Amino acid sequence: MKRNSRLSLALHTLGHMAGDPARVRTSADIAEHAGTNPVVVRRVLGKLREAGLLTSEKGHAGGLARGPEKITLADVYLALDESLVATGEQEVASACSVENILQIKVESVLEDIERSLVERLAATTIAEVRETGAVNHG
Amino acid sequence: MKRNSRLSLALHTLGHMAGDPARVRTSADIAEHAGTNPVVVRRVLGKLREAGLLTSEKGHAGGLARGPEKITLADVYLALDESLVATGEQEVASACSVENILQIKVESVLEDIERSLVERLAATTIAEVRETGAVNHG
DNA sequence: GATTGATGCAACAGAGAAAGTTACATTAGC
DNA sequence: GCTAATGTAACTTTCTCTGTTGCATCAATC
Repeated sequence: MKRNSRLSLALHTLGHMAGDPARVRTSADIAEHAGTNPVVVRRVLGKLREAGLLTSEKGHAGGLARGPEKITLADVYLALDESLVATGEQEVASACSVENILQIKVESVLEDIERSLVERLAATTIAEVRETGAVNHG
Repeated sequence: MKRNSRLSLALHTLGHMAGDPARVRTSADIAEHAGTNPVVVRRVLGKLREAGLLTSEKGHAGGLARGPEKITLADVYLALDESLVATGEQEVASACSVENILQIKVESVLEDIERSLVERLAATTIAEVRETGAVNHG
């Protein structure tokens, strides 16, 4: 697993759950399919559950809290506390006021981009991930 | 410096150059203002120069290859070889075909998002970064 | 109610990437 | 030629995230 593995893994996992809700999947099953560790899967699932997207129970595997067409990629993204564009830093590093203004403006622009990204993510649901036909293999 | 420092630092540097083209700025100057190392600045500048955005020369400091209103954030983003959303992995990890299709679809969706992000970045120029009035301080 | 199996969580080790640093050859300006 | 800045190549440090182990908790089954 490399960069952005959490988001990819989360979508992978949710796609599985959306495709076969009845089938009880353990974190070990998902981990094996995703080529990673059960604990890593549970960490991601923990974030999703914390955000109210999943209803996993301690004793056994849980499921989606709502239909896959009601869960957007933005929900997942925000649940994972991702911030791919904006840095989140607002600290003043320089004594030069011109420098500060420039720094603040750069941050401001990046935050705008971040918001646009979330809006774009909100336009796609888990259900669409499973149905998207843009498969360019071969 | 933390995450996304390259993009932030690049915009920071370009913003400086756009604001005062006549003033020769050394990488040491920029590094001091940005709170980082001259070599780190030169690494970022090297990428930008490689992409044709800058015309830095060995002996002394260079400048913007074109006007700041003609350089978009997408130019900078692509110059830095950033790929914030898409993972770039197309490898087949599982023997299960259903698994493969899901994996490919997830990647496909993430690449769509990545393209949307670049489009959004292309809508903003360096000149706008300096002029954006959305400064929400204090 | 005991057993089994999966979860949630914490702690630690390992890998990987990026920043930071040093060093040096190259080149423009004086 | 001298000075100063660049471009680049190592190397070290730092940090984040994955991978791993261990264990208490809780549900399902008998």
